Amino acid sequence: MKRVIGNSGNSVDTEITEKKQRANKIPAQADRAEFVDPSFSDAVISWQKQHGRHSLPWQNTSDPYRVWLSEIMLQQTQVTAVIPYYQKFLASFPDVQSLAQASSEEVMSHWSGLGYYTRARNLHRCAQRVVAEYAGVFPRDPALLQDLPGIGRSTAAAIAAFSYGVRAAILDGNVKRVFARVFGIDGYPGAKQVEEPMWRRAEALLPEQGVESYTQGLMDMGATLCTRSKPSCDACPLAKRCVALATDRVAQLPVRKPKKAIPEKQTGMLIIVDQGLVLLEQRPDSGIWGGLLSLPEIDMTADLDIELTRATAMFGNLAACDILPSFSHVFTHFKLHISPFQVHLERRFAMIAQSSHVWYDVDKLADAPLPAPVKKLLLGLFGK
DNA sequence: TAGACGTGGCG
DNA sequence: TCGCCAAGTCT
Repeated sequence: MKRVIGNSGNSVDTEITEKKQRANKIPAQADRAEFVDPSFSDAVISWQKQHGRHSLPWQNTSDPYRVWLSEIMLQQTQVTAVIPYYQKFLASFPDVQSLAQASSEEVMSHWSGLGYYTRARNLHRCAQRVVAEYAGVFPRDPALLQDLPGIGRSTAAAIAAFSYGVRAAILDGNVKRVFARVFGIDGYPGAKQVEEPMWRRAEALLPEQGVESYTQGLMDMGATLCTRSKPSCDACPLAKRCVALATDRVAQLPVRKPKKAIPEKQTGMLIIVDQGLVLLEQRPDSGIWGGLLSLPEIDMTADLDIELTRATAMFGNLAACDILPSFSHVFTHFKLHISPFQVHLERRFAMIAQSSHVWYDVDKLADAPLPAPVKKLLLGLFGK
């Protein structure tokens, strides 16, 4: 058991450690032998040196802080979306200490618009643990990295490989796509029975030398060559050995996630402004837009007058209400119909009884920790 | 162990 | 306009 220093370690984190380590048992050498093939990594490495990406903002450094920050931002997120966030983040928080010391509102503001906000809260917690438990130096052991919040098996391997040259295997969307095609793997890679053998391949195919180039090469091939649609098989160094290409199944692999209809939800959002201040509400850490500020909401299935009165009772006397055009926002797993109301208070009460609400300067909304559609709505009304 | 969890871009 | 996609983790 790792020794925990400081007060941020607790039994919850210990449980996470054990659960994470049980989840990815290192397979016995015999299990992997069938997949060993040094010519695979040779091809990837030489392609990477000649044709891979070498000037992304987080490349050409082995600073674990920068590697870690980029890897977290890149989870389920495209490079072009990450670049401006990465640069702004680094300018404000140049090292793990400055990030650990920042307020959660500062961190959430910098993440606002990037999505998957649990990543931002875990990033903050992770920085605090690295400072408290590792004197500000990220560990090099993937198992220890994986114990940190927001770092799973693949991200731990990427950080260890890029920062310290540790021979550890990643298995992200790029690698899954390349593997599914090159080895002709049927089945949805998110399924346990498909993913587990892929991990064994990933471990077995690791080169003895040059994990950095190999790992980056695999990602670059997935991102620039072996794309989901219209892959550049002509330029692929693995084309000769690609099962999908040989059997004309490139477009069919990897097998897509079985899709099902997503539910639709309704909400009403209240825009309550007084003397250049707009009323915002702190959202709970769990659930959609967790940890962000947002507009107060009302139940659209209930009586509008009653809902408006109830929602504003604490803040002033309801005078009038303008109905603004409604719009919808689509998430991965549901569609949200948003009906905005601009509410006018006759008299605003001086105090706020609950700390979950805050009157926010409308001129500072651009830097506020808001969900993307809410920020867009408010900037459309108040932005210059 | 599936499901929850965002957003912007592209065809 | 709309469905689908893009460097996963947590529960």
